Amino acid sequence: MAGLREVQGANKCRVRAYRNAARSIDNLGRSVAEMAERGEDLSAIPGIGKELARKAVEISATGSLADLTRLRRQVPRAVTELMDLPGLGPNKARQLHEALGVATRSELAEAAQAGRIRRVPGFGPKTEERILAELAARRSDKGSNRSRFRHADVEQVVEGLLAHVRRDRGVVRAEAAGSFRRGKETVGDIDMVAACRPGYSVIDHFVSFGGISRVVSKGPTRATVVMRSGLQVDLRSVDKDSWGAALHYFTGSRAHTLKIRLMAQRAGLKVNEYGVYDGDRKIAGETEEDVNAALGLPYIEPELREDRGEVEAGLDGRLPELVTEGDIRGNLHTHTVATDGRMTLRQVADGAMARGYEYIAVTDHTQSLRITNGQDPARVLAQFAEIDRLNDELEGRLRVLKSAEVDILLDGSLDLPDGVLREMDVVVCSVHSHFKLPRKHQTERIIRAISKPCPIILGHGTGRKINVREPYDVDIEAVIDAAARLGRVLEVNGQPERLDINDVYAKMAKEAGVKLSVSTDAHRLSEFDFMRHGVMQARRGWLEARDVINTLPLEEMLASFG
DNA sequence: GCCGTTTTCGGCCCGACTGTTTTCAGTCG
Repeated sequence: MAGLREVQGANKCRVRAYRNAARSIDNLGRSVAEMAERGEDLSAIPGIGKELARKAVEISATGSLADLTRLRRQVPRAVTELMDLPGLGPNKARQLHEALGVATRSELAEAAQAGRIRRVPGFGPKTEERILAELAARRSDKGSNRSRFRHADVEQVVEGLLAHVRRDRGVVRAEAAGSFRRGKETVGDIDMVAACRPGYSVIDHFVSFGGISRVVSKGPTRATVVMRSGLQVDLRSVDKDSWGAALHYFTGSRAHTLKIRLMAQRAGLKVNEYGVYDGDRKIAGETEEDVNAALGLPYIEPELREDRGEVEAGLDGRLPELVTEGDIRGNLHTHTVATDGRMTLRQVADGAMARGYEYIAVTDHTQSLRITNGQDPARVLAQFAEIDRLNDELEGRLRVLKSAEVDILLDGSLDLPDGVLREMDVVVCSVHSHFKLPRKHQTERIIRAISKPCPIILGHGTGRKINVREPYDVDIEAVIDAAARLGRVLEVNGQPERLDINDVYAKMAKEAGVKLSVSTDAHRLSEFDFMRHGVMQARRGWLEARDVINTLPLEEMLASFG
């Protein structure tokens, strides 16, 4: 709607309202269709008012939008296709369409090859070349949906880039900002900020980095490059007395920044990436704490900056004290060589002790999950005997907990007999099959499973794998309600491709009074490091140490089930 | 079309870079 209205020359603020609303819904982490179905008031979503709430309900109910259909008839398809090309916005797309009469992308390509674009007023040879290059790239790129990158997959690149930037002697500090710094599970690009000695710019040094395949734009204070992997990286270089303001601005999220700027504006102040200004006088900018303080706000952790209530909480002094990796006393989801893990029991224990944990749960798969060599009751009990011997050897330095990742069967029963379940300290139970069940059935199945009177942790509650597999169709909010009622625990799984349940559901669970565990689902020793990713997701879900059972000493942890 | 610590009207973040122009519009983040 925004694009089409823009082409038609609609009021810019109205266009922006659509964009803001779309972004807000994108960042919501919940299904608006579901909310509509539950009869929730959609205008409670930031950026959604009465009219857009009505439109959202219409889309949810009918699968289409009458206004959109009408607009599409009014605006030639070619114009919107042209707008998808980087560098072409609504105005240029419209000009091209009107001047050359091109109706499709291939006609545009023909026009470009014939040199007709450069003769359109306002266009030139460079624009023509760029259009050709972009069209060619689209053709060769076909089928590869340019998905976002998983956070863990770009960490090394970010470290390399930062090390390169910091090597420049004019650089005082440099950090990644953007969604990477906010700990989002995926990132679309990498934003970085460098603080330099006064008057110095690191941009030339930055673009000399080895892994760069293309410099998209480059000025004295910022550059955009594309790495060979296709990852785009933006660097912003500022004087060190603007470090805080620049880091704040480029960390975003855009919705968070926008909210703060509007707030400042109402207070008669101006915020930009150089600082906070009272008229011409700069009143803050060197640190993020200064910037926020100038606006009457405490420091807000990057993971919270999504305009999900953190600004209001900051104003009211209600910001959560987020859980840290240092708070974690144990890991409640690991696998050994008994099933599909690569660690022996002893190695699991050693890994846990190396990380200073007080306890660790061994949660191998159960019999129904054949592909992992899942354990039948006899093997489970044999493993428990082995755990008893190991605990004796460890003499209290670590407690290895008896557990399993018990399969939730099709009907919601658990994959081990009650007698075996009773031997366990905690029971992780998870869905590994029948992903395609109808929503109602899937939801009832999971709720039945966690209703079993055991100390149950629901493992990876939605089954999604980022960029690989969609979540199964489950009413996770109903599961959260059930967990709250039953005193069951939901897991935040730290596997970088799972991170399941996600930040939004974790926050929802917390607000419903549900406790969570943050665990690694480690199959090998190095995967103990996944705790970092799990904690990051938990922090994005506003979780504090007291919300996470594995920050508790052993006995208290065991007592935290309903 | 949204929104409110100047609240139901009258505003709407702010700056960098590019390509084209010869002082700036368009695009992007």
